[in-house]
Amino acid sequence: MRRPEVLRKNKDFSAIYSRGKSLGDKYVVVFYRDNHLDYTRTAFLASKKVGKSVQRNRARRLMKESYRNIREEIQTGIDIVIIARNTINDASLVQVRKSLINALKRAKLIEENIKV
RNA sequence: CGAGUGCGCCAGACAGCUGCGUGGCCCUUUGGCCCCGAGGAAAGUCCGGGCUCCACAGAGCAGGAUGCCGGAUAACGUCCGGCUAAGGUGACUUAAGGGACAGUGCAACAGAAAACGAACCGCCUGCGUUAAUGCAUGCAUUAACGCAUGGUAAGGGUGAAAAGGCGAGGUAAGAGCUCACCGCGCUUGUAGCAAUACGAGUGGCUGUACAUCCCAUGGGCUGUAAGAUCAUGUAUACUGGCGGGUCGGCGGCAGCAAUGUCGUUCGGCGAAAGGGCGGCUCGUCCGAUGUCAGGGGGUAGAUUGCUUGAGGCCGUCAGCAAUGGCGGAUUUAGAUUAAUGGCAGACACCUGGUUUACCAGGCACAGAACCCGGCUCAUAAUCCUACUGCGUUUU
RNA sequence: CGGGGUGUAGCGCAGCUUGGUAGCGCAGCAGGCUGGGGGUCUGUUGGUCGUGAGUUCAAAUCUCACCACUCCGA
Repeated sequence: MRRPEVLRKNKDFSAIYSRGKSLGDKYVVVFYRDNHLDYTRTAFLASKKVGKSVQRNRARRLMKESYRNIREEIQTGIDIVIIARNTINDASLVQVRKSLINALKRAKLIEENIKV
């Protein structure tokens, strides 16, 4: 994942939160919005509700890995913010990836018949 | 062997596929290859220091910190050694452990009384009245009651604590009133660098200093979003508080003049308003297209700081030790919406099943953000070493 | 990185300065007034004072450490 593909400006985040759409699944919550660029930008967040920094780091890494597995299938030109829920603590990569795919399907950002 | 006490170590190792971050090389269009990539606590942010900006003639006050003694250290509230007190059979452990002869405050309830040394009951003395008894008929003894600017702290339910404790002498009854012993303070001799210990003398002593306070010691403040450099970018709009002194020069006006008054691209003095000195004051400095506060507008990118440092390791010497000297070899995280991951495998280790080879499960606490020295708290399992006036067994 | 504040009954808060008794309102429960409800009046139940140590005769209160929540500044 190259640098421009990471969301960093506070302005971008507040735009996504206030004017974007959102939906949640068992382990993750997804905020998304068209960015009118030819690439997709992402951010992975885990709040203090998830746990201490070890738990938060693991949650972020699982979400990143899940995203990396399926990024080829996702539409381009979208800003996506993926947030961990506190249920993620005992989850494995397979479970998190399934939850993320489920959420993105409902957001109509990926194909219905994706193969994992 | 068990039980326990102290001082420590470690925080599994192997290889595969696939990702991420810094750096290097190749190619420069995507990319490819190589090196390195969390901890003993990285945590809490409780202390100390480096570094850093701001401030600083100097002095005083307030507030906060520390608090037996000696040493170690860059420094510390840390560490080492010692002393004292308390606990433990013991190895050992624990302690903010100066001052209550500077002052103030507090000591609920109960109790007579809780601190300028007190007097409810009791005990004792004196005086008076009454009664009984004795007789030498107005005295003695005993008892009761009353009185005393009477004495007393032996005894009294209380209470955490009762005027230092306990015993003896003493006395009308009593009392550190006197004495022995013990505790405490002070003075002094000896030992020790000292805390302190032991001895002698002396005082006649409630507790609380983790209440205020006193004494001693050191102490400006800011924190890497500090700070530096280069880019980028705009408007001090608007509102409010306070203020524009004085002398001279020049000019205008009034006047016969002295002078008064108004003005100033002028000069000197001065320091009012307001502000700085980052707790405050004295004091000191800035201060006239003034100053302060509110508030508005506009960038928020890159580089640097940024990792070699009071570093850790081995040997040796000094020291009881903390630690220090000397010599040797050794040093590889530097992100910034923030890397250090994911998946499967096999081996150790532990637990259970079962039995000698497998199966199932587990493998802690926890994630760098300027860097060091500590402290505190969280940590599965294993191991090293020294010790115990402990238990069991064997000799 | 730095600096505060809060934690007390089911809920919202006093009490902490100056240490000895934990209290107020709402809610709950019981009863009265009413034919009943509502409303009101009376009575009453309920608290490891966030956790653990220390100082003290005695700690919600003082001191230290830890935990949780929350706010502010750069």
